[in-house]
Amino acid sequence: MCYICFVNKITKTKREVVALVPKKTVARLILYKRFLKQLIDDGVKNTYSHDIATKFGVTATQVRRDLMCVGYHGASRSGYDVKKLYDEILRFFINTEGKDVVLVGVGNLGRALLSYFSGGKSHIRVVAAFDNDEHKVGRVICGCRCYHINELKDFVDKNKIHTVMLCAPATAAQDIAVQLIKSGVKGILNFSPVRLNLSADVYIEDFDITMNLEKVMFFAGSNTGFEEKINV
Amino acid sequence: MCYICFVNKITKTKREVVALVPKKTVARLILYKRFLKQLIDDGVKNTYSHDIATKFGVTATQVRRDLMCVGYHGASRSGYDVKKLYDEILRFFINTEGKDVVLVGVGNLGRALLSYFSGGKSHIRVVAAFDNDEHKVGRVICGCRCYHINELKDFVDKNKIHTVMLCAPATAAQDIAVQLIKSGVKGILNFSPVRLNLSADVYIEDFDITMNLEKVMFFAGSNTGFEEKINV
DNA sequence: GCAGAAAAGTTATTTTTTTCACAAAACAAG
DNA sequence: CTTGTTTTGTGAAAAAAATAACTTTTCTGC
Repeated sequence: MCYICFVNKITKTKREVVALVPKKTVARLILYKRFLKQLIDDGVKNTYSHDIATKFGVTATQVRRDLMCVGYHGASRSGYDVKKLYDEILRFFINTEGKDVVLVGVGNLGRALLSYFSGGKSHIRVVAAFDNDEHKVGRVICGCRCYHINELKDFVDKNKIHTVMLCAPATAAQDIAVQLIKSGVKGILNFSPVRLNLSADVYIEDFDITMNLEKVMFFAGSNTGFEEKINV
Repeated sequence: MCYICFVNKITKTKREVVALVPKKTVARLILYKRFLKQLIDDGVKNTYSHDIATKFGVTATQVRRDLMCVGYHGASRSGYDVKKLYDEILRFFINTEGKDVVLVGVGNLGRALLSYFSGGKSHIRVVAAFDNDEHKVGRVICGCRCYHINELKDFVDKNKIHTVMLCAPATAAQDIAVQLIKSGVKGILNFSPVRLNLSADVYIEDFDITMNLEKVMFFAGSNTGFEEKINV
């Protein structure tokens, strides 16, 4: 039972329910899920909102707020049953779990990502890589076969792929992204430092290393040498 | 002249001014800066808030609000002088520009990042890498020399490094982060999938690949097959 | 059984961020 | 010179997100 639907006494599409969940809540729920998985592996049976909160540097209220969105109800005083809460979060992420992704652009960064996901540490599988360089096509890199980008549409159709990690160079990213969308891709994790201009029904998450590094540099700098008085 | 100080008729420390600028504005300003640099290279003299807005998928008002924080004033009707605006944004990021960073953890991801920054495409220089693996110490990887992590403190002191890209494995990340802080580091771009528990005066940006990929998978999934009615 | 404590769930409030709406400026055309 | 258009700058409103405050439940110890 989802509190949002409950209080509004409504039947909604999943899409509508998802739209009511704050984006940042989704991000935190993914982290909570990871933590709960670890607790299960460690044999921990119960946990509390303030446990989770401490782990991620947020408030306990925030955690409870977030958990309201997935529908599992803990018990007063004894907190959350780790296994049940985990299962309920999985249910919330039902469209995510077990799904595969592909990588496009097998440069240095692409290869590092293939390696990162090949270790079996993550539950996400990168099932294919695509590039337009004939030298890479046909090779198996970190356990992942590399195909020509022209084969993408077939592969996406056949394997019901929704999500792509895009590691193409900046100059090619937009064109490739258009091709991805034509192939039926619905979500892109964009590692290239350009904004992709695409139709609104595709979800794009920009993962801009340089921008984020500069952001850290800015705030790191503001921790030092920013004490002088100014009247800008 | 910064409008925040102006309207409040106050003299503040730079730190206080920075605190008044929304974090998201800082992120966008970095993107605007990049765009303006490109405009300069392309020989474009003037630009407008809606140009920048279209480029990044935000509203023109948002852009103007963001630019208020850096203090440069455009001209009604003729927009912004690209060069002057760029310079003013640089001035805002004065503590960031020209500063160097180091990388800690020379695994696959670390190497890919060294390669990424070695091409000279970015204006940020990664001037050293650190690892505790004796096999890596002393080697030069993508033009970047690798030192033992014990040499970090000296290097940071000598070269006035504030910012680190941390690519250590999850199990080691927290311990290494503590060591970084002891060495005087003020900002960490954290690629490892664990939250670092550190004192509040250090800026940490989590760059969690798996989490972000899952987020994309979730929203990509919500674009398909989420039309069924539910009453959760 | 009862008082007190600890925890979840939820409403209300506050804070932060974004958008709206419009004044002022500047240019263009007649 | 005047009128209309375009664009910036910004106060006010709205929306989104986070936090605080309060209620209820459940357990513990007496």
